[in-house]
Amino acid sequence: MEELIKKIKSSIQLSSEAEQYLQSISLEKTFSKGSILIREGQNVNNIYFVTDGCLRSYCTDKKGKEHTLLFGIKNWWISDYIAIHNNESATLTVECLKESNVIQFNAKKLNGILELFPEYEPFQRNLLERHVVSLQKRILNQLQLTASERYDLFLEQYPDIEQYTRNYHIASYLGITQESLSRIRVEKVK
Amino acid sequence: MEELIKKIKSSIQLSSEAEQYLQSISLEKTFSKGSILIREGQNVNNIYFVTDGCLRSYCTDKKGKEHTLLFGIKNWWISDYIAIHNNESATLTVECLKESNVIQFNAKKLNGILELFPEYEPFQRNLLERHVVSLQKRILNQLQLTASERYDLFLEQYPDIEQYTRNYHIASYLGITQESLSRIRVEKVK
DNA sequence: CTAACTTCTTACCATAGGTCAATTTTTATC
DNA sequence: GATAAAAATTGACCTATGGTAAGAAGTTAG
Repeated sequence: MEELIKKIKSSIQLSSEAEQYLQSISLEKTFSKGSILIREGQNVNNIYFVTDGCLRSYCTDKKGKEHTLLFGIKNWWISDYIAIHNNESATLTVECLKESNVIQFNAKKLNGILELFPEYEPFQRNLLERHVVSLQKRILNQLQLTASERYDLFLEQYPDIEQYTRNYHIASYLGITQESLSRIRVEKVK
Repeated sequence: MEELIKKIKSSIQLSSEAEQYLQSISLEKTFSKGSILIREGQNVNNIYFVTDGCLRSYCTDKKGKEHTLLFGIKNWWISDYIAIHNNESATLTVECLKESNVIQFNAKKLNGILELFPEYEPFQRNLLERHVVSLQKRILNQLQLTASERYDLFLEQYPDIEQYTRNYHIASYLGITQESLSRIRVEKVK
């Protein structure tokens, strides 16, 4: 939690009252590999800040195939944003890929900080804006790059992630099958 | 502009001073079909609220192929968000597909409203959050749906857009060629 | 260490969608 | 309204990626 506070303070002025409030609505937790933090169909109350480890959020289609929306690694936030914003039950599952430390925040209370401590707003906004930018870039990449190029880019963006993920986690993020990813890997080695 | 103000007031309390400020940083404009509002490589200072018409933002890859990021129709905002957030020059082009009325805002000054009139913040945040949700959904759709299914969904989301767009605009949004879209259309008729 | 299970690789064939080029249709211009 | 220009369609062929299945390699639990 200290690290997160430090991170926040490096971009905005945070009063000790606001810091206090953040402490009061958060909870440090450790999840073991395979734990499900958010389950499809259930209510979503929390959002998680990853201090260590690796998680992913994914949806499951009618055929049971999984599609990864996001990998949550150190210093990322992860939750089912769609559910929270629309006040619906989860359409995503958030799963722990290796033992991870997270800070759990009640999503509503975290939003509440903006009324209580408006000073926090620029931090929150910057986070959202960065998220928009990364999603837009991902869409553009999906539109213009081949599977192999998207894989290269993925490795740049998540250099150390392969040790925590299964092949099919990455494939389902790139929008290809694990078999295709396996073939792409073979090609790279040559 | 009145319509936009009304829209804002329907979701938040807006003081007349804040309203005044919005007026002062905005400019109603009409663009004719084919106009370029933002050009790749140039500085991006403005963001546009569409009151009528149809625009699109797209990028161009090394082969000269265009990829549509967004269609801007009535009540949407359009700009090169990536450039604004990263303070870079435009990687996108924003083009007018039919004669359109927009309200042009200076992007920096529009952000400035948050410090001057914090009451505006929930409106801004809601906009950003909705944007995140729609981008996330688009990514998930791209991962799990066929081109034909994506086209169906597109028609649901933009029911009247086909009268303003060229076939290849839509194809480049869906991530397929115009020839493929043409074939998909033929299949639908059957 | 071994057995059981999971994941990865490989070979084969199938298919969605891409490419190119010719033709038709639509749209814009004078 | 005639002409030119742009866009859409179509057909033949091609390519990237998918599906299936079997075996190899890793991983996990006793």
